Amino acid sequence: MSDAPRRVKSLQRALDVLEFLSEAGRDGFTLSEVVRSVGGSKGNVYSILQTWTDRGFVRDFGDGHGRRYAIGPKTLQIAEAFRTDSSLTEVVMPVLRKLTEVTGLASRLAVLDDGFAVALSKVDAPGPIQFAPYLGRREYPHCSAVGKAMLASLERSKVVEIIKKIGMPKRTDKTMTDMEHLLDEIEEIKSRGYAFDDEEDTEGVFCVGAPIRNSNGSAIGAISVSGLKANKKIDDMHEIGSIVLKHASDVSFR
Amino acid sequence: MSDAPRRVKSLQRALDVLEFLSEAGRDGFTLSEVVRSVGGSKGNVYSILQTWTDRGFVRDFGDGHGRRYAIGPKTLQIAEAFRTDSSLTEVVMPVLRKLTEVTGLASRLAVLDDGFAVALSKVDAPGPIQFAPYLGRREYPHCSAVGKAMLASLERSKVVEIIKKIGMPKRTDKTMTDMEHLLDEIEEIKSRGYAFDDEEDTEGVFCVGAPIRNSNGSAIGAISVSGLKANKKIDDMHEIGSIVLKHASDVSFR
DNA sequence: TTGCTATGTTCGCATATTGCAAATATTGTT
DNA sequence: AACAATATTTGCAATATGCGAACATAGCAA
Repeated sequence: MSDAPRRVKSLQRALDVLEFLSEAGRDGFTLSEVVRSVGGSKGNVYSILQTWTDRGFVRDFGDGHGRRYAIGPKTLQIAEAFRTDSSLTEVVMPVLRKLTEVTGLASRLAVLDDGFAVALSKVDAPGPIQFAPYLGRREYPHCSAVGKAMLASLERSKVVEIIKKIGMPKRTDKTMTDMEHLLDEIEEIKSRGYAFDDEEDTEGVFCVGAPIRNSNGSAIGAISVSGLKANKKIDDMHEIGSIVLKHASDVSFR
Repeated sequence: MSDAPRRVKSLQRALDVLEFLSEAGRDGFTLSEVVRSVGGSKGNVYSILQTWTDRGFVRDFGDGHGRRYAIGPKTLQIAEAFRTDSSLTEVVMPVLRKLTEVTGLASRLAVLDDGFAVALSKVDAPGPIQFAPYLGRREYPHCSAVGKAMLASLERSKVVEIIKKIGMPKRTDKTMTDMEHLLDEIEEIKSRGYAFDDEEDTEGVFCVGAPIRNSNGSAIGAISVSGLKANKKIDDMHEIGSIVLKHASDVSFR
């Protein structure tokens, strides 16, 4: 047990705490709750929380007995550095808004990170039904429209490499779990220009995505719209597909 | 030196690294650059970076010699927990968009955090000129419209307490640095309903903000618009003020 | 090529820092 | 008023840490 690469254990533990806090609702967790879930001694977790709080990554409300801890504003500041360093966001936001306006569907922007699709921004659909397209969360590319759209702009060998590395977990009955199947569909996407997610990630939800390309023609991200499958037919989805594709092309020239 | 509260030193150091990375441009920093700025030994910083990277808070590109590190997507995921736990954002975003549409100015939503104003979301103004209203960053309340709007809904004693604690730094020639002066203006804001920042934070930039209240009548946040002072007169600003106030009131009933 | 200098990576080791556990303080409840 | 939960503080043993030096690798110049 001495050949594993060296990591900072206290940081790992501190991150366990932070990540746990990020699952809290609007009023956070109490010290004891954190201890129960994350483990470790009270004193230990206590000083971790204090350190996070000092730096603004965690905020606390209440005093003494019953004090609660939740994610703090500093995290947002750091995250902005991630968002804006991919200056895609700035360019794409207006297009997302337009896309949502035209289609009435929720739209979002994603990039490929280490083989996973990661959403950078979103525009919610009007109306009461709203998805929670978790920004920043890693999503499997084989069952998401943005993911497939981006895979479709890579070399076949690169796709195989990625999928082999991260796997193809089954999310719904319709999720593809077979490499050949995926590669076939990617060929279709290549010629068609846009990708579907037909209830492959979440039952009842479909997405249609298209890649955003830089001047070299390689995909630097993808945009998509999402909605309830309900009464959507294949024809409808193709129609939406061409709209998404058009908007994606608009962005690609900047 | 034994009476200082206990903190986790490795975490503090790791945060130094992360915060430094957040200042990087789109192509990050190299290990050596981090070491030069943050200090510590190469080996030390190296394992910190590895640990951050394992967890997705930092991403790296390139291999071996010349490898670069930048903020990673996981930060965005955590930050979303902060944003959405104040479910204000969801409710306010449409209003911000409308506000920007009507006024042609950039708009944003902020909350009070530990006495400071913190922006949660923004809508950029159309056109080329865009502010960088850093989300998540702490801003002094005495020189910002959102800040003053929120202060104006607190007890006088609470205001004094906050300002005493965090101070009133001078940011421009027009920044108020005097408590009495601030308290006077807050009285005005109370009766008027909206607050100005007339080049008090940044020269050439004005803001107009109004508080968002919950059903108890206490402010849980504030919205504002920002623009270039240029040829704006006081009358113009009052006109904008009433627009902002109206939109803020719209939100307050939810 | 061959050095030279800049990186990134690994590792042994002394010791400062850590996390545990137990003690203390604080709050709310029966 | 006694109790039962919390939150804090602190002593202490041991471990994880950060340093420094060694190693590896890449680029560059001569």
